[in-house]
Amino acid sequence: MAQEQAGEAGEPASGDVSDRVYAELLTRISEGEFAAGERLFEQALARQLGVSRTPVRDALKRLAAEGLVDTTPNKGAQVVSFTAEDTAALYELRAQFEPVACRLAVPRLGEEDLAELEELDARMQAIVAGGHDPAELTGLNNAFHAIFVERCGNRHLAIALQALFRPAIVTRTFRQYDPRSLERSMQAHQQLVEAALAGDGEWAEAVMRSHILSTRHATAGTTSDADV
Amino acid sequence: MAQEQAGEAGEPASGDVSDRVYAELLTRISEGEFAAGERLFEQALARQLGVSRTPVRDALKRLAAEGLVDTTPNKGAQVVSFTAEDTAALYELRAQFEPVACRLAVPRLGEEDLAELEELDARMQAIVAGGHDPAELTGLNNAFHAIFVERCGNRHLAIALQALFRPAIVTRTFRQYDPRSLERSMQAHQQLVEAALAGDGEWAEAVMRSHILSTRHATAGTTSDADV
DNA sequence: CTCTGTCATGTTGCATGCAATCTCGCAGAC
DNA sequence: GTCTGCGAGATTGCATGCAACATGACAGAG
Repeated sequence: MAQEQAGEAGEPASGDVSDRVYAELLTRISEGEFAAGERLFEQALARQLGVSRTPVRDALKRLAAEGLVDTTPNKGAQVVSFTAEDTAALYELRAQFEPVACRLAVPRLGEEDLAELEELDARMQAIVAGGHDPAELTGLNNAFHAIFVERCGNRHLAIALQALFRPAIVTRTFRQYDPRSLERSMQAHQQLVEAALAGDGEWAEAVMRSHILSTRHATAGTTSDADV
Repeated sequence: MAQEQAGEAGEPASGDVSDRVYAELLTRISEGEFAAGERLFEQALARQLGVSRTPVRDALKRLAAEGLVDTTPNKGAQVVSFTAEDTAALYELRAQFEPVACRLAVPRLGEEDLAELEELDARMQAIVAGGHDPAELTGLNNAFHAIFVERCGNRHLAIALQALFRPAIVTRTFRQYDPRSLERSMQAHQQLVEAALAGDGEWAEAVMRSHILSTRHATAGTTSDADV
């Protein structure tokens, strides 16, 4: 489904190489290849990716603006590290804001959006049914949630929300999948699809809220999250 | 409590020159020196500010990430332009989100924060009492609101909110000050200070919400806003 | 043994050169 | 007269060189 592959929502669309580097770093961070707190050196990354320092700098700044890395003036960037409270606060906020975007988005969803939602839902269920692959599951889940955010009809809300739930992906590394909460999440996704198909924004909003709160609860005891 | 002085909230803290350029561009945009839709050329700005293109590039990217300028791949940056609906939506969202930050922030405010709030309030009132200088008024107002956002205790909420209410400042160019709504805003600010001094987050939240909604209403008929 | 001052190293931040891309105007053909 | 193709100018994007700052080790004094 077309979907902007690297441009995301905030359209900080830079060049060609720069986008590639950004996407690569984003993937590595979200898949836990970089440990939390690990320093990211411009030159090392540049050599490793076969580009110069400039696009790496750009990508790191972009990640910093999105809250995925911390930067200190003359020291550079390091992957953000979350405390348990940080994660809890993040969920608290998502629970308040993302449902709003959801309600706004539902009436605006087109045919292809709905089709994509159904497909993503189906693929996630397939993964859960079989042996689950955490990395792929979160990717699909992010895409699923992203549809609502990106279609909310307000660029700035999209930017704001990306800033809120992008950082959450870095905490996913040590996640443990609890079968029960996973099942509950799948049901929530199904309900979201139904609500979307029905064009019922309020329903979708309510489902999304309980979905997020339920997930928050499931992760209350651990330092990891499970934002599926 | 350390206080970051120039790093703002999202701490995309870059270098020295880069920050200066960013601040300068932000000021010019918010004061309407750059028209909406106007293209911003790197080299021209660099010459004008007496620096090289690099820090200008960085600043523009930062502004793009915050939604203050639009960038297209090989064309550069231009100041965002808002339709009336965009502005309305922005207020709608602020009304939902900023009060939450306000509630979270109030219990966390220190002595110096309270003192600053009082001072900012006093200065704004002084300006309103005399002949008002729009530019300075909005600057103070932004600072006033920023205190709550920055002290909300969650970095990511701060980033998200900056994304929401930073863009609003660009629409201020043609604003017209309606004496009555201005007076109402001043009273709201006073109440916010009182609530903050009392440490009553819920009160502050309620005041902030009505403050924003009132402002939205005041700007409903125009294409400009009046976020004081 | 501990603490402090100095120095070497590494990294970021800024400046500049070069290539790729886009835009716009103009000439020529139909 | 209108449309198409070409070319010059301009602007961004990437690469690289240089200077400033921060960090860490080591030597020397107390």
